[in-house]
Amino acid sequence: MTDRPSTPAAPDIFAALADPTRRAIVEALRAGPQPVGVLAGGLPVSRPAVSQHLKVLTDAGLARATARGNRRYYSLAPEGVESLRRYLDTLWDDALAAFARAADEKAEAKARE
Amino acid sequence: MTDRPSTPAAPDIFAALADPTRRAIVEALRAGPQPVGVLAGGLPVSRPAVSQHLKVLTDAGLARATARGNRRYYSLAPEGVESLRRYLDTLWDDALAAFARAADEKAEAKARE
DNA sequence: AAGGTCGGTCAGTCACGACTTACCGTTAGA
DNA sequence: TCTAACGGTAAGTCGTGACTGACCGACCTT
Repeated sequence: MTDRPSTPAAPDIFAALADPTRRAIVEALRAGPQPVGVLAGGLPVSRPAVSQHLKVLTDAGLARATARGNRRYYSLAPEGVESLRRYLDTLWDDALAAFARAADEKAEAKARE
Repeated sequence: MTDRPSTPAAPDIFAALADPTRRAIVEALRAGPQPVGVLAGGLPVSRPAVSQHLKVLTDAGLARATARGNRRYYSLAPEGVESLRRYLDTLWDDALAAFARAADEKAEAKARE
């Protein structure tokens, strides 16, 4: 089990999505799988740059490529998005708990005066 | 003027969480509100660095500060985490849809041969 | 085969951001 | 009031990563 090649982990995904160009690529991929040339055509950067970004996204587990003939179609990888969502869920719970605790202490302090 | 304190937008949040030190700060804040000095004490960087990181997190809508006496207690801002989660939800939906569409096309192509 | 397209990689440049030390205003105790 | 602690800002250094053009192999044409 869990024979993941590299175990992307949420932190790497944040770094992957930090770059505006990479987010633009992700946005473009939301429409469906696309080859590198088409992606580069819709972006203000060169094709090699897109290729490098796609490598980062793939390593982070956010994208995957399927070769068909001459081209490689890249698509979003739901697993990557999901692992990020899981991380945010726990963060969310802790944030709410800390928030409630702070509110309680404030109410207590106010009641004391 | 339209100073927009409540328009962090998900993109900025990704950039904010891309830095390891900033993620460590967020992790520390999960335990509850803490002053700058305490945060810096638990990190391998100087206090000014922490101060700068806290500014980035605050601008991104992920943290907020409440001054009490001499110190400023920083805490996680649930709204920031929530806006990020909303963004991921739509991304998730699109990823699944594109995935299903790709699977359909593949099945069709296989059926054609 | 031969020419054309697609796309990954290499080498090099350049800007940005993550640090540091030094400094300053503010608040709490003596 | 004077002094010490807290913490935000300024100025400067340095490493990292985003980009480009050049090169190369792989595959689909005719």
